[in-house]
Amino acid sequence: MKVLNVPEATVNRLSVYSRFLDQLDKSGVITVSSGEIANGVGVSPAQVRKDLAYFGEFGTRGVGYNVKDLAHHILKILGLTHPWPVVLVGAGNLGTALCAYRGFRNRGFNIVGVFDNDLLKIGKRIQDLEVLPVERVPAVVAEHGVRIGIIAVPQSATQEVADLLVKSGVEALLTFGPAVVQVPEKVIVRNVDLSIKLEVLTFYLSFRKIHSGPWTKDDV
Amino acid sequence: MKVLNVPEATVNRLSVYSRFLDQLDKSGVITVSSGEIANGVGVSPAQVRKDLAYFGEFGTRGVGYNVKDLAHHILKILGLTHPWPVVLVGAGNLGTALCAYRGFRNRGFNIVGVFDNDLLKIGKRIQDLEVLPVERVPAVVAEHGVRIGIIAVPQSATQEVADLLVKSGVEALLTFGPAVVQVPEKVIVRNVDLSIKLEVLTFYLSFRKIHSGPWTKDDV
DNA sequence: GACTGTGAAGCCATTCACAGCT
DNA sequence: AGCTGTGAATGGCTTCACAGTC
Repeated sequence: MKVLNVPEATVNRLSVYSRFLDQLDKSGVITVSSGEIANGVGVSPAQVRKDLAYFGEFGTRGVGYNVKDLAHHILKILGLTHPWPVVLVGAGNLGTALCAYRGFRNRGFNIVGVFDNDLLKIGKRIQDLEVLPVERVPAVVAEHGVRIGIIAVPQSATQEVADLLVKSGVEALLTFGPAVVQVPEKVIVRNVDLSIKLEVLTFYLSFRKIHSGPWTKDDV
Repeated sequence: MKVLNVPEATVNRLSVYSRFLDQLDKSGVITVSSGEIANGVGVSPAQVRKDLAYFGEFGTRGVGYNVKDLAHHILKILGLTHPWPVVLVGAGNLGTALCAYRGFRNRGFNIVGVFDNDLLKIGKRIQDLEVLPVERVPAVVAEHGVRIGIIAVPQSATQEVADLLVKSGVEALLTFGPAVVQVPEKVIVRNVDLSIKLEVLTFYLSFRKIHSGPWTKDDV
């Protein structure tokens, strides 16, 4: 899974830098320094330079980085110089929202199939797609050469859907919610858990209110 | 921001443990070991014990942890022993999905107000709530003693909404998308970025396909 | 025998500080 | 003078390994 000893945190930040650079480029900015990027995305300048240094030398000493060049280099690193067809399983509220999410299309992710097993949802149109029965997953994956699947189904169905996607040839999964899925080692899985971040907030808020000194065992 | 030198990664995992323990409890399991928790959520047993050790001693050597007890202790640590009223700004696709998301309610997050500035959305009903104009935010926040706000609006409006929430007395924000918001130091902000994780997937998929040896500068 | 709790060790990521280039 | 690129130092999280308890 590890590539080149690049910390995954670095990959995360590259995605953020990339979108920040897009903004700058649209605003007509030609050159940018690590400090300006750092400021714009909330990290340290050294962090920006170190992150980029994993992949090469993109800047000019004494000057900074050319915005267009750097943007392109990062897109290339992230594999985003060509569009990615993606399938989405789960046409509930979350699935529908994901389907409509501009942030995906902007970055080259094309949802080429939406699936559900609920007869009430099958046939419904979301954006310009018709919700198909999950049985059609293998065909659509094969037809479009899909390598990435997004799973937005109830926790109880997550594993089953993951199995189907993997069997269909999908190589990377994005899941939602707390479920942990079992997949072959070659399959890459990442998870987005909406509750975790909210609970981080309550953790800090609670502490702030209740505790003024250090936490002792008696507090818990 | 730092509390007790507890790594934020630990807080994240506690949220996951917590929901895993809920499951176990519902299945009637009485006792669980760090190894079983570790297995269930995909971390190491030592990690589980270390995470818990930040807050006290909850287990019995040679035996393990009482599921109900541990579940309750973790809820207390996370500040989830009482419900949290929450406001949600942005009634688009994502906002609507968040509003309907069971995972929030299950964990004690009650959305007590949904707001938008789009006249087409104001007045619409989502779940059992009417979408209100953003001007109503301060009143609702005050009325319910809301400390947490969720921002699900387009990037260009994020800062403005954050300002409004902070001015209304909200102390913690959850934002979506790549925007970085400026807030007073006392306000806690966390962000969920749906694109980042997808781009991590493309990063690994691209590398896998294109590179077999180490990455050299010429590749980028 | 089984499992927790924890100091110590190891590892990884971030920051520092400066040499090198423009 | 200004900014990048980078080895070295720092700091922090995770794993190890074992003493302690049941």
